[in-house]
Amino acid sequence: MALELSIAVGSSVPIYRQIMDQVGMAIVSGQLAPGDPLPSIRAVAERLVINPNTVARAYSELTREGRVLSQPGRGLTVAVRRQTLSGEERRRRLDAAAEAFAREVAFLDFGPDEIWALLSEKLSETALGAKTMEVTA
Amino acid sequence: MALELSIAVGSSVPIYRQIMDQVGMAIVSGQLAPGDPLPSIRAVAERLVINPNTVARAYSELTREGRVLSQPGRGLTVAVRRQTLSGEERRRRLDAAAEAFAREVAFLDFGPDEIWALLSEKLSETALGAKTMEVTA
DNA sequence: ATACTGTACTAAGTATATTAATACAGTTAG
DNA sequence: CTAACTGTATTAATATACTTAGTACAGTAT
Repeated sequence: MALELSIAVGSSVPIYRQIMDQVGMAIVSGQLAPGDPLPSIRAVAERLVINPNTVARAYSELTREGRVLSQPGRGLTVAVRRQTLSGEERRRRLDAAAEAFAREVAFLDFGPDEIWALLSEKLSETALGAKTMEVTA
Repeated sequence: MALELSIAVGSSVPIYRQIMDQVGMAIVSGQLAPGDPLPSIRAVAERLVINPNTVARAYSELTREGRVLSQPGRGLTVAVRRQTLSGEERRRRLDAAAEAFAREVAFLDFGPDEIWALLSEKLSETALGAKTMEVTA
């Protein structure tokens, strides 16, 4: 399936990061499987009417994170899953993500039921999800 | 209780935002109750060895968000809780937060059990938390 | 050969974050 | 009243990040 990329022009989040996020989501959701090719830098740049350098930056970061594999002259492909982060670093990131989420949610004043329901939904959209969960508050 | 602020010098997240986050967390966690005074702009600036303008910016944003109340000449206090966001905006923010969390977690490759456990812990640290939850995967 | 790939580099423009130095008006304790 | 505190506003300078632009080079495929 072709990867459909888009950018939010008014957003404060950088374009290169929007691309990173969308490609990353396509990977964890299973829409892109290991070995699948990414659209070329110039193709994306032309389609989104942005500078090729911006796309190159997004791809470069994804390569640095080990999520995609770059082969000069051939293109980029989705990397085979391999955890490169240390256990401590993984734990630290999870902790930060959870805290950021908890803070936002507390500010928005949502009830536990809504939170769990939405999170279950979002997590099930990822490749690791699909496990049914029952939550009682 | 006195509010203890600190800043991470090497971080890419702006200082004014770090202050916003810490004050916000102190509010949602109940450490700061409605009516409680915030440390003065100049006091914080001197303590953290940063420019008063940076603190003023953080306080200004918090005021704009309606989370604190500013009284020129008197200082700032924690605002009485009042939801100023539209239902649609709240939903949009919750959705964005959940998606960001799900994506990060999927990338980090944690199991559902660890995720729920940590999230429960983080949420229980907020004022709205403290509800016991049972999760079965 | 030709047309694709990714990569590298310099330059410029724009926006944001931070510091700096003042200045002003409201509040409070002496 | 005065002095010492509050928050707010303004202008300037500096540093960094993001994006665009243009060009060039080397590897790959048909």
